[in-house]
Amino acid sequence: MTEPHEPALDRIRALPSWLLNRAAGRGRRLLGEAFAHEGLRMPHHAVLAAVADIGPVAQAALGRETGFDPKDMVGILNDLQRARLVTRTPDPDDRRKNVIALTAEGRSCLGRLAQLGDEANRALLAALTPAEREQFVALLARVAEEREEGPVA
Amino acid sequence: MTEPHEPALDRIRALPSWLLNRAAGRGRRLLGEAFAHEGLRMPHHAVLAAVADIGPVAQAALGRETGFDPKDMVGILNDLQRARLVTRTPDPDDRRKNVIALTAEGRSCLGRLAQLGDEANRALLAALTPAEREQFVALLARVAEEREEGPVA
DNA sequence: CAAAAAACGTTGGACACCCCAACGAAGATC
DNA sequence: GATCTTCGTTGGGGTGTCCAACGTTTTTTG
Repeated sequence: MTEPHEPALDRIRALPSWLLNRAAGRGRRLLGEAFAHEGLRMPHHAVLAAVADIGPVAQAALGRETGFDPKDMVGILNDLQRARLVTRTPDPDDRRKNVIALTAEGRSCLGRLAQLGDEANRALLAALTPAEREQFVALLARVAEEREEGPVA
Repeated sequence: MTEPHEPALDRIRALPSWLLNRAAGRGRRLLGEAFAHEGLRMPHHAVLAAVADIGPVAQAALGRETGFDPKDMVGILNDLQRARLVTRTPDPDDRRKNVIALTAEGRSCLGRLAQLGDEANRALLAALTPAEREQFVALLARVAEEREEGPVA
């Protein structure tokens, strides 16, 4: 016995946390390359999609919807505004707010981003069969949901 | 037709790349909290394990084994050395190299880290049944392997 | 054997994503 | 009218990943 518990690194490499980091990094790289054409990145895609979904909105609501920090939202919207994909105008009804609205270019860009994102995700899961992909995504979604502490009582 | 392609954000949130990012972030947080007791982080665990696996080794070989950048390896080893978990001595046979060796404290710490890591990973996959966990990890491992470009010829 | 090439550890810097604290301006509440 | 909250903004921190360059030492090569 006392079998050499040697492969400590292999054990780590088989850990879900390690694999998730690797896979996520791969996904980030693929998405990044795909979006590079538009000069945008993942957060831009999400925010642009959110603006498309919930019409003209204030930044704070946008942040609540997407989960981005207000600080980061500023930068993201600066980029989107500079690229003429959204407009940012003061809200006359509430002078604290900025009304973020999608432009025509923004809508078409969003379409391209969606397609690019889909392609990148197809490449990301290229190693799996369609059935496996479905299974994987379903399980992954449950892992990603962070419902802290379930039954405490 | 022209069915309201409204839920653009929901589509993004269902993307594997998005879910992977979320799940990986959750894993990083759990691992980070678990390892905080030892004052270490994920990379330290990996490098410590690699040193345990392939005996006294040079930093470069360690970097090749673990996939860490040489620049980052310096910092990681600085931390491990400061914590007396490894020793870093000049190699007499090759004065370019540093020989990294595990200390007794390093070995016991590695054992604790392994246990903490396992616990955190258990929490990470708490939402899945044992059978699902196995399936998930198997699929995830295939997604994480980044074998660029398969059959080109 | 001398010159060129490669590997070693180190430093400096960059990027992506995530999170927190504080501030002035403006609105809501009492 | 004073308090409290929300809004956008600025400043900062932290983790993980990656690249470029340098001086030193070893290896390869002409």
